Amino acid sequence: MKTIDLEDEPAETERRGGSERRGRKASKEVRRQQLIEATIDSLAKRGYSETTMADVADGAKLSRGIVNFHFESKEKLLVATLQYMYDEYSTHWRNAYDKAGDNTADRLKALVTADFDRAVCNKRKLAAWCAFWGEAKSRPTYQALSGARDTDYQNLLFDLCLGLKAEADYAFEPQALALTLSALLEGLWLRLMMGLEDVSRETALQAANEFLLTVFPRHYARGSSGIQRL
Amino acid sequence: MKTIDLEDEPAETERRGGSERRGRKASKEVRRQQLIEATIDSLAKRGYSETTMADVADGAKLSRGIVNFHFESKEKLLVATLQYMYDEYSTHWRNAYDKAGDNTADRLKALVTADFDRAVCNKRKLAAWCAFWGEAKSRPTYQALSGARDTDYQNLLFDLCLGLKAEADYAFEPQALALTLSALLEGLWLRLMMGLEDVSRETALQAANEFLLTVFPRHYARGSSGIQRL
DNA sequence: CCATATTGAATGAATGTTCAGCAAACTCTG
DNA sequence: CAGAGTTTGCTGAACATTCATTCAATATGG
Repeated sequence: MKTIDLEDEPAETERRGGSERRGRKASKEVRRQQLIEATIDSLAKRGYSETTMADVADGAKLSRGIVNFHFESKEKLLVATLQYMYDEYSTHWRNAYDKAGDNTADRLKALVTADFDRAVCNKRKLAAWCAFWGEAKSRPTYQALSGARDTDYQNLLFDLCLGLKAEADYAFEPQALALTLSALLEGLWLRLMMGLEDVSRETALQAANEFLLTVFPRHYARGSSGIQRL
Repeated sequence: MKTIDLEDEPAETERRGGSERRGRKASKEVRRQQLIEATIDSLAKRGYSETTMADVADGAKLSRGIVNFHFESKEKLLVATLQYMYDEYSTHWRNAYDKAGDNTADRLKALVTADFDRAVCNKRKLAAWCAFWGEAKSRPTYQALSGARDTDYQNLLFDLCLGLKAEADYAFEPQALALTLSALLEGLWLRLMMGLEDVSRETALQAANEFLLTVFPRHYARGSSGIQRL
């Protein structure tokens, strides 16, 4: 059995770069960011229940008391970490959408493609997401943030489905289809995270694209590499 | 905003019924089962990281030391709980499959329907599953069991997709479609678990059925109530 | 009474939080 | 520009709490 890819992004090493002071006395924001990254590392490596303040501090190569100095409690560190991932994911798909141009089919494809981009879809981040999912139901604070694909995203998917239906007169029910699509994306993430089977970012994206192709046959067609807009 | 259903199964109250002795000195197996149910309750109510031995014991209305007597450690209790849920889910879909008859389309529909049956798909169980998912990546012991839809299930889906393709000459790639289908089911579970939006067991099942209908138009058709085989 | 399931107080390990002190950078002053 | 003073980020040992585990004593059914 070969363990397949889904390679990590750089992570871990020297993230605090930029033009900021380093070593002792970095700026407040830089330290916070550094600790958030260390938290994601720990969540990915050890899971939620085994993520400790000591592990985060060690990961950031700082002292034990540091987290309570910059965040105030473990709880607040975790919320800040979740918020950070939420904002990052949100920004990511909005950018992809904005860059996609005016065509509805292109826009939908851009959203789907963005979901499997290395920047947001890698072992480390997926594992961290899943760690939060596992706690979300019992923690009101997490609930709003842990559904990365939030109301805005859901509404956008719905509008796009509606648009494509209007353009080519499909039979499907747009509301149900939007739900199906976002559930599929989340389900593929979950499988990537589990990382047992032979699913890679590429095969997941391919599966999602095949779905688009099947559901919107009048908008997409199989091309030499992946699907294309008609 | 109305909070929607996904009603719990009886749970919690008087599960230890049957013809077994109760009160002090129940049989070994009855106690174990009782503790496993209490564990699922706790996982669902408090999440993995806040599930304590004390909470489990209290939930089962037994003393603090009881878990270490019947299971040996917290770790082993959790593994036994996961194993129990795994077996239950596994048995459930195999039964549904066996009852479905010889027709391939019926069999696939039976599997999908089974996935949203109250017995396995309810707030309590879904929350417990998700609690384990969050820890699975960092715990080898959980990994094999926490993907409820295991290799057997995956292979069966693949065979069914292959069968339907052969019967009606569809264009899709069976391997990718089987992945898509199981990811969709898992993604719908995840959304049901999160329980924020207006998704109920019924709408989830409807979405999954719409998917079948779209992908296998030559096998299913929209009926007066849900989809039907052609 | 014997075997065994059950109890619950005691124990110790793990871990989040606090805080008095330290040291680096910045500022003021002569 | 040197040195004193001040601010502020940072440290790590001490503390308090939570929690899994142990086990001697107890209750129960046969």
